[in-house]
Amino acid sequence: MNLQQLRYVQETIRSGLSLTAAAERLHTSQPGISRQIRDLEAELGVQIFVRRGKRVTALTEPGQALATIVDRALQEIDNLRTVASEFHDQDSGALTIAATHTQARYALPGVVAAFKRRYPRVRLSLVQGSPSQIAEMTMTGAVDVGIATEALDHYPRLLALPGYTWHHSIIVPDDHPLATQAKVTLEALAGYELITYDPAFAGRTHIDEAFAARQLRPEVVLAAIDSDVIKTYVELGLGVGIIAAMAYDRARDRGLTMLDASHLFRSNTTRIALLRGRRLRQFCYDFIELFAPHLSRPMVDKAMTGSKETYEL
Amino acid sequence: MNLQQLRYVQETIRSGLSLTAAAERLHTSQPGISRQIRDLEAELGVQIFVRRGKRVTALTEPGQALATIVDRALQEIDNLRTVASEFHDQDSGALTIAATHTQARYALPGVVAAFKRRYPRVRLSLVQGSPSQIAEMTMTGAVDVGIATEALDHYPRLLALPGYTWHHSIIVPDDHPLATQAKVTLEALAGYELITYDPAFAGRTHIDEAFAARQLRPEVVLAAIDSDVIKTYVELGLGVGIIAAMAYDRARDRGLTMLDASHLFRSNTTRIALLRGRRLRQFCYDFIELFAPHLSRPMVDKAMTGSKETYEL
DNA sequence: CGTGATTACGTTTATCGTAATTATA
DNA sequence: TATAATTACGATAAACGTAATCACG
Repeated sequence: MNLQQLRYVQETIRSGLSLTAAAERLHTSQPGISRQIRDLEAELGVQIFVRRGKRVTALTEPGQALATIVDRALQEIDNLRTVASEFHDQDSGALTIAATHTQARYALPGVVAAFKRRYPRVRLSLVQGSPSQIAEMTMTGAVDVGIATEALDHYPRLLALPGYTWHHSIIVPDDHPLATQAKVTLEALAGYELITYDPAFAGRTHIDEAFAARQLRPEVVLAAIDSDVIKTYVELGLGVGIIAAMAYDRARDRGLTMLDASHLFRSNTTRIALLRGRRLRQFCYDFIELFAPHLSRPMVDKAMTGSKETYEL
Repeated sequence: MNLQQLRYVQETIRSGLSLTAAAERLHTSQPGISRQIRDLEAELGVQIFVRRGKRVTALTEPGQALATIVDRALQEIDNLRTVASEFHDQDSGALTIAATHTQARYALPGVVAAFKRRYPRVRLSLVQGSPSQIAEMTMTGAVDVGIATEALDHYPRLLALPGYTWHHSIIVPDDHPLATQAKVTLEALAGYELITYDPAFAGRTHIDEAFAARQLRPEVVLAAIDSDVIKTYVELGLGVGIIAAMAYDRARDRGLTMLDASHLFRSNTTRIALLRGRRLRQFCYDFIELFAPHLSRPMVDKAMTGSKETYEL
């Protein structure tokens, strides 16, 4: 048994049971993968994959049991490298964050700037995706930290820490009838055509819930992934916008008026997802703390080693 | 990085930082160990061992951090083998138990016999040792299960499950003055020369505590490791014996009278030690359940995955 | 027939053990 | 000076890639 064989098994599973795909992703030859996996199966005395003739079609029952252990073993190997580089050079390395558009555009710029000042030699990269893509990337270890408001707390293998809470706001053109209204009601809002987020993003679920609770069926004329698209079309008079409050900037968004909506929709919690059992570099803890000051290293470690339940404040 | 290198590091640490000793234990050459460890250090970019000239003298700080991860990684590798053999052949394999003399001689024979009937193809071996040796063997993975009354709950890396509780008894020659007494007191007992267990064994701590609580200082003329030695010398008239109740057998121990002492000394709990994170074969769970029927597989698994606190009934 | 896994085979690389060397207590 | 680790080196074996073969849809 060797580590290469375990990586081959892991990557074959991640590649949807295709040796060819695994070979490409690992920059090696397909016969090599085939050979090593068969050697491993021979050594362990069990079939890991179900083969129909020459096609790999499924994981066997032992294969499923072994797969989770393989993941854990390789995670510890990664941890060895992480800890070693922690000692080798405290302040250099790489940190990869996955976030939704809203977070990347409105919540993270300040954090990223502060982090760059503190750790100029850390290569920080930010990838954008849907909440489920972010969860996936965090689970495979492709990114160190995932940040999103939706979905992250649905994965038992992830630790989803609450980062901050925020409310929705309503935006309208300055000359819109709602702009002068003191307190907007759901009923009033439902009378307009709405522009807001795609159902998988940025607290859209809470918006739908609020309307549904009053048997209202407002017409959503545009479901966008990012707040900038919403603002653009609100400006064009296409409808009334509902966006995350932090996405509005009085100076930048001239011509648009923001109205409070915190009494209309449940508040949202943006979460920070970490892969359970994965060692983090010190600068990663610091990034998290910059983003959410209450999440100090001891707090994160405690949540990491604690039970599998979702962590709440 | 490869698994061999990790084993070399682990064994070098276990061998007291001696490459020579590690090489012998692993049946390989010393230069091989030296080379592989240096390769690993070069790859990780950190020194694992402190070298004074050509002597390995200590673990570096990163070395300490890495050592615990190495142990976990190798444990997962062992788990792969365990799970694989579980599927390969359900009812064959090996089970190694470490126990103290008292357990091996009086508590385990029935369990072992039942286990042999149930799993004739499992090679069952029993090694004897002191409680601390048993803990050590369980922690290194040399044995699957450790059984002892003392010490096992002092090691955070071990899970110490309560197996059964028992009391001490007093044994005297049939013609001894105590033999006809209804209820023995501590004070009466302290007047005699005593023969009992070595301080590290079989509930001796509770005996000492009971006397100390009443400011009594009985003279222990013989501290034995096993009950048979105690019985032998009690028979010879050397003193009054205090042994575990289950070590007395009316038929076998003719000439000796047993007196209840459950009111004198705190009861003892014999514990079953398991290495946290180590996968156990089904037959190992069955052995544990034969020994302590309340410890079913779900109970053991729950305690295993639960928090680090000592498990109590 | 095209795609994907296995088998065959030669090259390259890494690992291991013996022997020699060096440093320490 | 004896013990212990490192370096040097040759033999062995493992891993890899290319090419050919085989099975399935």
